[in-house]
Amino acid sequence: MSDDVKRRSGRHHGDLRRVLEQAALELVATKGVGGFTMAEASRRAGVSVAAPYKHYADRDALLAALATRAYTEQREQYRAVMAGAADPGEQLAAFAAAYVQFAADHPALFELTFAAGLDKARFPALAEAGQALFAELSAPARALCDDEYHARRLVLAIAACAHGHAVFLTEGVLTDEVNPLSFAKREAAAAASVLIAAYRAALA
Amino acid sequence: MSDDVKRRSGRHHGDLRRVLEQAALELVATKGVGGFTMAEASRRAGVSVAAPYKHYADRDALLAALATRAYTEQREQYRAVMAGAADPGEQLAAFAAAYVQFAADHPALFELTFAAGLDKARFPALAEAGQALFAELSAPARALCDDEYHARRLVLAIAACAHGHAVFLTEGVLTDEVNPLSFAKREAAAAASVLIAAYRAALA
DNA sequence: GTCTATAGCTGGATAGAC
DNA sequence: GTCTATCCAGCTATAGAC
Repeated sequence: MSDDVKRRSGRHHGDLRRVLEQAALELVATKGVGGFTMAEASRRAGVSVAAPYKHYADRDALLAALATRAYTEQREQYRAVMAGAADPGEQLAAFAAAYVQFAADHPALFELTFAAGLDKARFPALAEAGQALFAELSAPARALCDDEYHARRLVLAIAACAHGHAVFLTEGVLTDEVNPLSFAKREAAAAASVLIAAYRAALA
Repeated sequence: MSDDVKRRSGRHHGDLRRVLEQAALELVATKGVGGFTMAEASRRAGVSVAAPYKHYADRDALLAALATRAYTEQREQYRAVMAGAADPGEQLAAFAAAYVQFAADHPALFELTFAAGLDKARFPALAEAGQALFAELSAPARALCDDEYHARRLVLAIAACAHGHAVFLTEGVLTDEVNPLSFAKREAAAAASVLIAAYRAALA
């Protein structure tokens, strides 16, 4: 055996986090958060069941790391799509569509953000990432509403509609549609536009 | 020991289903669907772990029975509140508020309807109850839209918004509000009204 | 219809070797 | 940093007594 093939034990030096989180995501995507186990994720990553505990204190710590990533990746996505929109109203409509798209592209990350039952007090980074995401959306909303309170209401309304459509999409409620994804995106964006127009009219 | 106290074994003759389902609901309400186990539900119901299997084939069968009840109870609720509304538009707005109220009143039943991961092909009664619920909402929507397709779109849009607000409420996103429940109900109903007006304008 | 008892399995987490 | 081995806990479902 040539020495370019080192010993079989001691794999994944340094990148076990990455490999393990990828395996965990695929596991959550197929079996849901409830179906996720450290043991199964370890098997899929090709390491022993003990290895992950050198990188994560426990099961929840691994899930929290993934959920935090879910928030930061969404933030980047929404920042990008909003940068390409002409005005604050179109930015929020683009966000709504992108929210649905994210749920379709990354069902595991999407589920982790609201169904993992994680204790935000225990994982401050998770809470911070969530707040940073919300703050990203507040900028265009404030441009439309002036005062803070109505901006918050508008963001919540648009996000609620987008979330509902995303859940309907991932739960199979829309399977009757010819293209469930594009239907959900279109409806979420349309709802956002309608809500924005109504809020502007109410404030005028 | 007087004979009005019969032997301790053999309790719950005939009503174990009811007692067990109540215990299961409280368990789901506190620990979520993933935290539900037959063993814990049995303990809370005061019976052995074997007793439930005389009434339910397995764990999923019990959850499916609860989820089916969740659909039928929601159907009754919405039918009742819609009966008190003046026109189809107000009926759907009342539904949106009632949807949020149901999530607040029965968090376990609410969670079961979309997070239990039940196989609808295995539990036909569950699928039927869900369709009956949707049909209940289609009546007012058809009165507003004439054609079937737009009625379906409208119901989905209103339900999506209501669902989003309900999830935000139950997940603690609205804890900053003075009264999260009334806020969510008001916003869900307002979104419904706005969506209805927009659909009517688009069809005119 | 419920019990006791149990088989069989799976998972979380740790100890100690390398 | 990863492994092997292990402990302990908990759950699902069944068998057979009453």
